[in-house]
Amino acid sequence: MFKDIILETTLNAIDKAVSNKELGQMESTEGLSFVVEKPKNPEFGDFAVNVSSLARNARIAPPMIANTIANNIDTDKFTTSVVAGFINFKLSDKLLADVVKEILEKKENYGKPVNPKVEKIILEYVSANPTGPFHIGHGRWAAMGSALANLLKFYGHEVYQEFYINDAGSQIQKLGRSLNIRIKQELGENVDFPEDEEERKNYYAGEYLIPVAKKFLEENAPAEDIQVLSDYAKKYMEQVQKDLLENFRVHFDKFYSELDLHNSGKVEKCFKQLEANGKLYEKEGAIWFKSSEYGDDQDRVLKKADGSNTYLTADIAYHIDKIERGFDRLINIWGADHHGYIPRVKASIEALGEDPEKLEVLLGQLVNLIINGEEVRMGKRRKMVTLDELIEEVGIDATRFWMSMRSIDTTLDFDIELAKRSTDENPVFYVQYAHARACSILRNAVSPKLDTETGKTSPAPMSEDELKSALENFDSEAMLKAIPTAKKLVLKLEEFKSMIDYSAKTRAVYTVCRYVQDLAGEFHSFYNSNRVICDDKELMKSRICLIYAIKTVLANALDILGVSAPEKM
RNA sequence: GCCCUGGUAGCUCAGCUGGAUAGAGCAACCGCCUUCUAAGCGGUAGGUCAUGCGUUCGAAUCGCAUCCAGGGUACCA
Repeated sequence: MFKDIILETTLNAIDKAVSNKELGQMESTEGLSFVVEKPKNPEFGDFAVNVSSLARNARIAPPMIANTIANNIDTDKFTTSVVAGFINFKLSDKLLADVVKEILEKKENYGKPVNPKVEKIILEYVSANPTGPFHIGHGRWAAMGSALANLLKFYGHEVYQEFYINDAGSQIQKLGRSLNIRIKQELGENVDFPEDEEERKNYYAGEYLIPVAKKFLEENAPAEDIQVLSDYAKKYMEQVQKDLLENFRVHFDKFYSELDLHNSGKVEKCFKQLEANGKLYEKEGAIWFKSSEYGDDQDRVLKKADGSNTYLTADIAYHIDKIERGFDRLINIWGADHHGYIPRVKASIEALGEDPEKLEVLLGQLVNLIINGEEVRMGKRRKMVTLDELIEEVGIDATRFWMSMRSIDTTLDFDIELAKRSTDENPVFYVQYAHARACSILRNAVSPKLDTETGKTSPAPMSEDELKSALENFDSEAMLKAIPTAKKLVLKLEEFKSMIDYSAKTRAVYTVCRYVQDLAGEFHSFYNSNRVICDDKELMKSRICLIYAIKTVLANALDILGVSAPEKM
């Protein structure tokens, strides 16, 4: 990466200056760190390093320090200049031309770090109850989670994607009772969900169980056994969820059933282990876990007074199981409403002798839907908008992009009208259009052109073979001619590498969205002031290489986001 | 009360490991299609970075306090 090269060069120069005793009282370069930034004013250069922080140790004024260091830089990769405490770096055209070359060589692998520090990661997200259709909030985790998985894999990590099915709690009985009512209604009985608000909470009154009831009656004789109905509805909803995820380009390696976890004896085993470690006690008929010993606000119940387990009990076993399966990093995406849960899960991991640092929880703020400019809060009495309705309305690409484009720390406003629009107000189309436009140029370069006025066809600007040869036998010398008007664009193409590095390390999918918009912008701008298909054949070939590089990087980035890169629009 | 997020342009948001004149998109206004996709480009205008105090040569960025918004604070999942 350019940033690394510059950093290394700077540190070497400082080393040299220190050993030459040119930096006053500075005696060592140990522990020094600098940030490579972009100068505010592009006239200054392409990158800059501020060395003012050395002033204190060296006891020399920042401009002097910068000059001394700059004088110790000896390379033809870039030219340097000094303004105040800043060393500005201007990259050579050769270095920039090499970026295009690298992209053409590495193609879909361009941007992968050379020696990444690889981890075996299990990424858990969505993990909804199988009691109903996904709502739009699940959509955010699905889009972000799958994009994060793609990103981490692209970086080089080994990523295992998992969906934890909460199929063991009391909510399953609730589902069965609700289906029972829907079935009776189908049979013409005059029954309905309780009017009383408190009692109604024991049911899922949503209409989505009506088709389930119909299907049940098609396949079975009428039944009232709640256990049978629960199982049926659960399986049905699980399938509905799985189908939707697949359609939404979200692929889990495993759907992990909580019920299986219980049946395997792992829950009981963890419980016993905690007991043996002296971390449990009885109070008011329930069994409590001393999570407050590990920083939690208070202790937590694991076994209720009625003898049943709480949700936490199974969750502890689940996380221990992840560690026992050999993953060295557990990443969970949880909604912000679960934040209080983190200390107790970490406490349990520690109490069982494992490293709680392995668990990394990404807390996501919730989603607000904007319909006709009005905020529609989810849940409560309002009509719940489901994820499949949203996808139906705005499409998979737009939904995925919009769900991923904001920092996970900020509440997402999903404006349906905007996301549906195919104009410049919509960033998805802006980016996809750039890709389609690049493809179009590559097509035109090898297509004969029909003049609509004269009716004559002129030969293609270049033959298929010439195109192939231009891409395969990269001409660095010729590229130097194309660089001056494409500088910003090439810098942006190079930035893909540092973007990947940063995004993967900070788990920030939204930076990929931002990057791809920036790159599209640079390309559109380039397109408007430079003709690719032109009379100067050498220049045309170089620009074709450039266009191919842009198309490649756009596609790589969109692929990570799980958004399609159309050849035509 | 306590815990977690956030508060930056009219709107939606970047920037937050402290550094040059605080950025982008949209909306507004003015321009650009006889040439590779105008779903595009160029330009103008728009700011007390919630507020106060502190740390620092230097604060949108770090610390403390206050205010505002959302979420959490179950022997529910």
